[in-house]
Amino acid sequence: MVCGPTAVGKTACAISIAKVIDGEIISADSRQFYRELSIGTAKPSAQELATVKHHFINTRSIGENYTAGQFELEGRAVIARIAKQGKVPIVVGGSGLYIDALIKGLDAAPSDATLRTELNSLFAQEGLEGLRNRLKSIDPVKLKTIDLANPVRLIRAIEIAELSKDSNTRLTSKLTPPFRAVFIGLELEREALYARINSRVDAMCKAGLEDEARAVRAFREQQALQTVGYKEWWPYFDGEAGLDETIAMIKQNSRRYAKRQMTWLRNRPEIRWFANSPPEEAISYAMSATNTP
RNA sequence: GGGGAGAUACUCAAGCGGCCAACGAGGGCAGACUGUAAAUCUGCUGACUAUGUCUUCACAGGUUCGAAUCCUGUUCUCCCCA
Repeated sequence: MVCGPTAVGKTACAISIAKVIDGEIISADSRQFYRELSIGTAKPSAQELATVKHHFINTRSIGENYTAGQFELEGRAVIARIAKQGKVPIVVGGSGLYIDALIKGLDAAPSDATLRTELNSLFAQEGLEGLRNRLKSIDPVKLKTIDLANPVRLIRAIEIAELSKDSNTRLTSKLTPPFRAVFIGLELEREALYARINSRVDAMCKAGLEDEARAVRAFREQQALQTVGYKEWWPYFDGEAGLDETIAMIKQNSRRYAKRQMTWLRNRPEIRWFANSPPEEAISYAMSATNTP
């Protein structure tokens, strides 16, 4: 398992590891699933994809919604298959929830698109208050533990409560993983990481990010396009922002994203951290630790 | 050369005699996060030997019990007329 903030060099590191220990890569990246998003999500290049077998890249279209729960199930199936072949599954990604879902497992909790649409409009009409009242009426206990200012959390809590009425508020326990994971974290000094992010955004623009974004602009309301590197273009396409401003915004949001990723990963005792520069250390750690995948 | 407007914390920007270390926004930092997660949400943001103390609102004086707020001078910026 290789994790770390955007632009630290996870892709390259994972590929070097995969080559040495004969592995296949499982991408745990909530945006690289989408075929239409390549430049802006810093997907591995065609050559990289050809070098080592990758899973969960380009497996979805932006019109589809994909969830961490689906990823957990499908990902575990793939892990099992790779292991059966005697190879080492290497999970690489920056989406904390997806990594946790895959490796630690999520509780089996229901969700329902229709209900969610309904709750979204409830929020639009009655705001947080409306959501709180609804949750209060069905699961007052949960109300006490949840972030009452966060509409997303409230909606999900209501969803779970209403859909699992019969089973009370107790959820079925999580699927314990049938494997042991070795966590490799890549880190870089803040200043250096930010510099990398900035120059990578410039490179993306040079590679045609604007056109890629333009091609999917019709889907801007989709969840898949609530994505750094794309959503910043909309005002520009609408004539409400300049190009420089747009690019600066992408850099800024990328840095913030990296910060949130670091917050998620920080203080996780299972992660062994490495400076990204020479991957040798990480590789040998991976080798020594990978007896049972 | 003459007339006018203004200088506030990293940035923008309120304040116009005590309730001001100073509204708000941006930026930054820290954090939360079990199916929207590159999303969503929260806190902090002058300094410190921190339930208090100290140094700030261009600079220097002055008025006042008390000044970012009033007066005088200086420097700088912007606008208008020559």
